[in-house]
Amino acid sequence: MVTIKDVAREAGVSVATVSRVYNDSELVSEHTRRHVKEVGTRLRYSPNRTARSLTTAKSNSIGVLLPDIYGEFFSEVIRGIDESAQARDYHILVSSSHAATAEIDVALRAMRGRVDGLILMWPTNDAELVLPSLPDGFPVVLLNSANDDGAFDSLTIDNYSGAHAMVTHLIGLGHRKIAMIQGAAGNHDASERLRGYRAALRDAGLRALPEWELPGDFSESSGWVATMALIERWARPTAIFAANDAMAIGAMSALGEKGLRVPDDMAVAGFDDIPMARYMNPPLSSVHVEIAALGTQATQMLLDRIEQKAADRQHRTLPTRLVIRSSCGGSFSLDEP
Amino acid sequence: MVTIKDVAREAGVSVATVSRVYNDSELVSEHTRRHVKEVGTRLRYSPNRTARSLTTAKSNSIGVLLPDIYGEFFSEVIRGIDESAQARDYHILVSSSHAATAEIDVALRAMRGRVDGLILMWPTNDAELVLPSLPDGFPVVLLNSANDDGAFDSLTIDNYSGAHAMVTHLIGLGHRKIAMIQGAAGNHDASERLRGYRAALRDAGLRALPEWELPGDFSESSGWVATMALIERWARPTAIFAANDAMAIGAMSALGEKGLRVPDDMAVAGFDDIPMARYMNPPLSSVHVEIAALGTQATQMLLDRIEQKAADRQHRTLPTRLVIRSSCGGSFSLDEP
DNA sequence: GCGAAAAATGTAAACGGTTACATACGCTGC
DNA sequence: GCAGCGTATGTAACCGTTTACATTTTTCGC
Repeated sequence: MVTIKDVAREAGVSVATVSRVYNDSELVSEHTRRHVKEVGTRLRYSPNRTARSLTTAKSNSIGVLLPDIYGEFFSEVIRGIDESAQARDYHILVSSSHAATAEIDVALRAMRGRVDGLILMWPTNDAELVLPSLPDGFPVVLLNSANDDGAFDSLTIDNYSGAHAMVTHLIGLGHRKIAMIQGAAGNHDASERLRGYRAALRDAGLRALPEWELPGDFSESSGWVATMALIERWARPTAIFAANDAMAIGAMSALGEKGLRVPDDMAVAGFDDIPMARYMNPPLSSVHVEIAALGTQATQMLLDRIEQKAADRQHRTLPTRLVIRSSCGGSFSLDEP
Repeated sequence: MVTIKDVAREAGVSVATVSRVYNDSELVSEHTRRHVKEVGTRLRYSPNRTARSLTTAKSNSIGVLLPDIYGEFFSEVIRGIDESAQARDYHILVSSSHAATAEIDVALRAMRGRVDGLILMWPTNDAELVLPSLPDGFPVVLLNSANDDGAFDSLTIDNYSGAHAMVTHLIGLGHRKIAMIQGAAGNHDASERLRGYRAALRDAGLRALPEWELPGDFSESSGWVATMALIERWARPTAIFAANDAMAIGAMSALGEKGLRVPDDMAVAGFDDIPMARYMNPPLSSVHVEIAALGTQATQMLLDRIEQKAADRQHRTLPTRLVIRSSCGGSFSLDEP
């Protein structure tokens, strides 16, 4: 491995000069700069980032801790993070923790001294439990997490309004019996979406029935299972609102297997609007979320804090937008936003 | 930031002893070990990984360079990588390069001294162009890449056989006019799958017609576009084989829009068998690939090489398996493997 | 109770950079 | 010709660890 010393010796200058050249300092003459660069490339020198990090106390990388890396949603989020991190010359250290509090602590320690900040997606409601193990004032952005005491910067989706709007849309189409397939238990997004669903029913003068709130966990299979259970019943709903698209797709699959047509026999709507939603058969109505923006904005917030550009705690909420396709019928209803 | 010196001072021992405690060296008495640990946790000490890396010349992390982070496929690969990296106490530094040779070089340099090895997914055919800029003998595993001279460890999917088997299956169902939607131009997987398609036709005594090899780029939309173009023609095929599932889904969507039924009016098959494939309507036949295994195996190979356990260059090929669902009709044909 | 071997601990030199401070080297102006 | 200054370069301390080697302490056989 060729080091700064090798370059210095070969170029006949001191290590300080070489360092200056590679840090674009103005304190070095044009002549020397060119010479050093030339020697550097000839020797295939590239500064060791680890050593640099040690003295500058900056790693130029950020940690990304996700509950699980799975499906289109996460891949879009990471994509957004990577994109804006790269633009500001940061790297991302990705780790998924399988949702165990002990595991996240291990991951956190392992990142110690290797990252300048952390994007933490911790959708269950016990985030505060683990975060105290961080050094005071360590830059953290909470993504899609419950953040009751507001101790960290945070970014969330406007789950409540999105769910409310979609259910209201279904009601506007004439549906009175609307079931919901819930997201994972204890998940913040899931509970907010459920809250929006209930509120929309109430606001329309309808009653939210516990037996129409089916358990799910955001996976296709849980949507399938919930739907199968639902259509066995004596009193079927006329519409299903799934807490995410994957479950909605699972639901449509189950309906198809049972010979029920969407949207004629049953309307279906999802949440997230993953890229694939519009290619479903029929195309899936969904609550659109700028998933990649979730990543880019979280990164912006984090880097702003790392670089001291941010003053106060920030709590941002990403708006949603209804995307009505044919899976819920009546695409030309007037009450969409 | 509390350092090893603080702990040493507070515990009344030397830094060497503290270091030994935190490295599980046997050279320290049980009594001292407990005492140091106790002081360490009280002070919330955690060794600085950067400093450690500098002396040991090991970062315990691997770089993952992907052409683009997009869709379920990549998310599964990363998931596999992360899983087995974590199991062996490594971290992953992820970076996507938007397929420009200049960019990959930047990314490579930025990882210099920060990673112990590299998993490189570089499906276009110019991998060799950029790799020379790596230090000699640097551990690299090429994933799904053309690797003509075998200069690196590599892992690929058995694209050729998979495509061959699927097309042969379609022929076995009676199809004689089978179109293919190709993957991205210059992509290694894409060209291998095309090769398998052509060979299967030839082996069955059919002719491969250039006008039935449609351009695509692995995206849903390109599948949609290709299919729309296809069904405008006077002579329609009876089956479409898409080079990946995303395009197959796009194709089914286009067929649905035009009122054509799958598989009755047109059989459709894909490649990759992403988790969502079985939830399509109708469920999508596909060539199953253990996508996560691609990640885990690549990681194993890389770590084995990093830790010197591997001797010779390895070139592995991951087998595929047909998964016949209803999108191509006749699910009980006898000629599946 | 002694000496040697074994075990535990300490000292200090790396690792590869950055950077405050010191120094050398022109210049300019008088 | 020299004080004074700005610019370019060098010297060496430092970042937080690890680890070879030196030193101290303990153990144990006799």
